[in-house]
Order: sequence, then C-alpha cells, then structure tokens
Amino acid sequence: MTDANTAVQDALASLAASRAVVVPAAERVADQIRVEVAEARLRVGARLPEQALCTALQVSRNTVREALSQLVAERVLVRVPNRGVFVARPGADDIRDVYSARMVIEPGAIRYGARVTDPVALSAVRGAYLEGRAAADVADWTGIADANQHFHREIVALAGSPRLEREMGRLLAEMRLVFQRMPEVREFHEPYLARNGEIAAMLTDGEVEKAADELARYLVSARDQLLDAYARLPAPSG
Amino acid sequence: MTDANTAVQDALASLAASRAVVVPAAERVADQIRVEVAEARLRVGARLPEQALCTALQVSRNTVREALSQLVAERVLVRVPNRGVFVARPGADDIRDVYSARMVIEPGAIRYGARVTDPVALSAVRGAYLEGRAAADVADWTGIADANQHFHREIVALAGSPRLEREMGRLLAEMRLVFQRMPEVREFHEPYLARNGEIAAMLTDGEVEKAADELARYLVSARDQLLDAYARLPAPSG
DNA sequence: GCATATTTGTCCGTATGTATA
DNA sequence: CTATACATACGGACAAATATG
Repeated sequence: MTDANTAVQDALASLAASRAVVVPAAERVADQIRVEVAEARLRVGARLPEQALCTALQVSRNTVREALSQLVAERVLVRVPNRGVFVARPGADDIRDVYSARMVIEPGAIRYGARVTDPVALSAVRGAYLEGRAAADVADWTGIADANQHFHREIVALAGSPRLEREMGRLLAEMRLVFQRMPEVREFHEPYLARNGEIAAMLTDGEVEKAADELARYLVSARDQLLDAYARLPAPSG
Repeated sequence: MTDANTAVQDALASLAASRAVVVPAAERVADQIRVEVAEARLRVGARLPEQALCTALQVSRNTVREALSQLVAERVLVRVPNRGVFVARPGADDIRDVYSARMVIEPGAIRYGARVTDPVALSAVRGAYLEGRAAADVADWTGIADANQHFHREIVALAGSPRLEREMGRLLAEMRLVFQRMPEVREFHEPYLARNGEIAAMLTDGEVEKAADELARYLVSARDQLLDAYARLPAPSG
C-alpha cells in the first residue's frame, strides 16, 4: 500500500510541480517580496540588495532583477539609478494622489457599477463590514485595518471589472505603506467602521446615490486626517 | 554668436544625453516596442521573438526580457509560457471589462473630480473636442480616433490624479488594439464626435451630473456597438 | 580629497525543458 | 519520432557609479 500510495503521491506531486513550474521564477520571487512588504517585515524605505535576495531566495540575479522591475512598476518599490531599489516611501503628494483616484473609483463603482444591485456582491460588502465589527469586538486592531481594506475592495467589486480591482489592489498596497508610518492604527480606523456600516446599509436599501456621496465625503475626511498626521511625523530620514 | 550658440547647444545636448543614458536600457526598449504596437506596425497577435529583438535593438536578451515583462504587466503583450510573447489580442470579455472600468472612471472623474470646475481643465476638454472636429472637417479619420482618445484622457484629467491618468492610458492602449481589428474606424468614431461636443458643453455650463450620466450612457452604447462588430469578425486565427 | 570596496547595469555563454515542423 | 527552434533560467564577467575608509 505504501508503495502504491507513494507512487500516486509522486505522480500528483510531479503534476502539481509541472503546473507550478510554469509559474515563472521571477513571478514567484515578486510574490514573496510583495508579501514581505505587505506584512511589514520589509519596512518602508528599506533597501533591497540584489545579491542578498539571490542567496536568500536561491535564484539568479537576473531573476531577481526581473522581479524587482515588476514591483517597481507596481509602485511597491522604487528604483534609484545606480543605487538600488527600496521599499516605497509614499509622501504627502502620493497620499493626495491615491485619494484623488480612490474618490473617483469607489463612489463611481457604486453609482455606475453593474453589480450594485447584485445580492451576492452586496452581501460581500456587508460581510467585510461585519468582519471589521468582529475584529473590533475582540480589540484586534490590525484585524480592523484588514477588514477595512476588504470593505473597500468589495465596494470596487461592485463594478464587476477585474482590471479595476487590480488597480484598486495596487492603491490599497500603497495605503498599507502609508499606515506603516502611522502608529495610531486603532484611532484611525475605528471611527470609520461605523461609516462602513452606514454605507453598507444604504446599499442594501438601494439608496445608491446617497451611499456614493457619503463615501466620497468619507474619503475626503480620511485623506485630510492622514495628511494632518503625516505633517506631524518625524522628518523622513533618507 | 554662432560659437556661443553651438556651445550652449552642445552643452544642452550632452546634458540631455547624460539624462537619457540614466534611463535604463530596458525602459527604452519597452518604450520603443510600446510605440511600435501603438502605431500598429506590430499587429495584434504578432509574435515577438526575443532573439530578433536583441539583434534589432542591439541589446542583450536580459534587457529584452525585462522590457517584455513590463509590457506584459501593462497588458500590451501577453506571455504564453514556453512559447513566447505576443501582441495582446483583446477578446469580447476584455472589451466588456475595459468598458466596465471606463464606465466607473470617466463619469466618476466628472462627478467627483477636483478639477471639474477648473477653467484650464475644462478648456482642455473642449480643445480635444475641437481637435476631433477639425480632423472631421478634413476627413482625417485616424485623426478623429486620436482626438477621441485625447478627449477621454482629458475627461479623466478632471480628477487631477496622475495615477488614474496612467491607468486610463493603459485602458486606452488596449482600446487601440481593439480598433486594430475593426476596419470601419470612421463609422465607429464619427457619431461620437457630436456627443463629445454635448458633454463638453454641459461641463462648461456646470451641468456636472447631467454630463456624467450622459457619458455613462455613451459608453454603454459604444461598448455594445463594439461587441456587435466583434461578433461579426472573422474567427481569431490563433 | 583620494583610494578602495561594494553594488548596480549590462552583456555573454550555456544548460534544460518544451513546443513545433 | 526525431530534430530543430526557442523560451527559461542560471552563472560569470566587466565597466561605471556609488559608498566607505
């Protein structure tokens, strides 16, 4: 039995491997680095030496460079010519820009999204809100932050456009970098939990225009609060 | 005077050159390929062998691969594992997706854009419309198409967000690939010229909501017209 | 201010696996 | 079914720019 079992497992493993292998090495490396940045193990402003990544991830420098270029295109990293790549350090202008874009995409997804009356999509929005509420009940502050991002992703999903969702994912990834430098994660996110609930309720009640305009106001105040906190931040050492 | 002039010009030229040199080779290659695709010298579905690009552009395979990866991320090219990269061939699903995204971004930029009352931005919108009108007067059909893209870019510019403008640029690049397969460029774009004018007028008159909703309807009919034409297209030989 | 070490940017050769003729 | 062509990935090499002592 063990023989037959191992044979089957080997076959499945090699099949899975052959499928996994077609995922380009550079893609895998990019995914790994992306996660490291998202989980804040690679902090804002940190340098990423190519050689170190080669030995750490056991791939060639060419592969590493291809992955880094991709992440630079996603604005997760920034490349300084002849100096290397660093984890992006979003400034006030970046925050303004990201919120200008979100202020178009998110209320726009509500007003002009094809799935704004789709029960499945609406239930996903409510689910993200409830996820945040559950996190707040157990005082899980990073859980609130995660649920908040989930909420805004589901709002954009009302548009039913994978391309738009990808772009929103990039914008939210930048927001995570912004929050890395903000110590008061709780104070920032908690007040917006209730507003998420109100918007979810409006959508459920079919009050589309009202929900869109409320979300637009919401984003304005969030942006201003962030910019205010950013102005009080210690000088960017780098 | 000539001496002084040439000296100044030489200095500027070398400065420009030194600035241009720090632009990574991969970036330059990506730009060149992007232009080739945009100008339709590289047709939809065309294969891009790495070796051929190396000799043609006088760069190494590593540089070529880096450029190709970037263009794949922009959806200008698609990569088939172990087979190579090809100029993207957008299908009906892609058209639906692109329009779902545009239907959020463009009316959203009008409704929630910070520059929607900015005279400079509004004059740019009117300018793009007039550019199309001038092209129509001299029966310059590709000029109409270009002006139409310009019009929609200026609409998005009402949001005042470079990030959003970049994303819109990627979406419009995909639209150019779609139009490559449509012979009736004139028949498609000409009717929308008048509607561009109406929207520009509404914006000038401050009728923001009306303009946004009209643009949303406009995009729906354009999408349906495109999908209809696409369904009549000869089978995709590839 | 200078010499040295490190790192990037770019290129080349090669091995391996996969798809096509 | 073999052979060819090509993509993929690796490792080594070198000049130029940068950082360090």
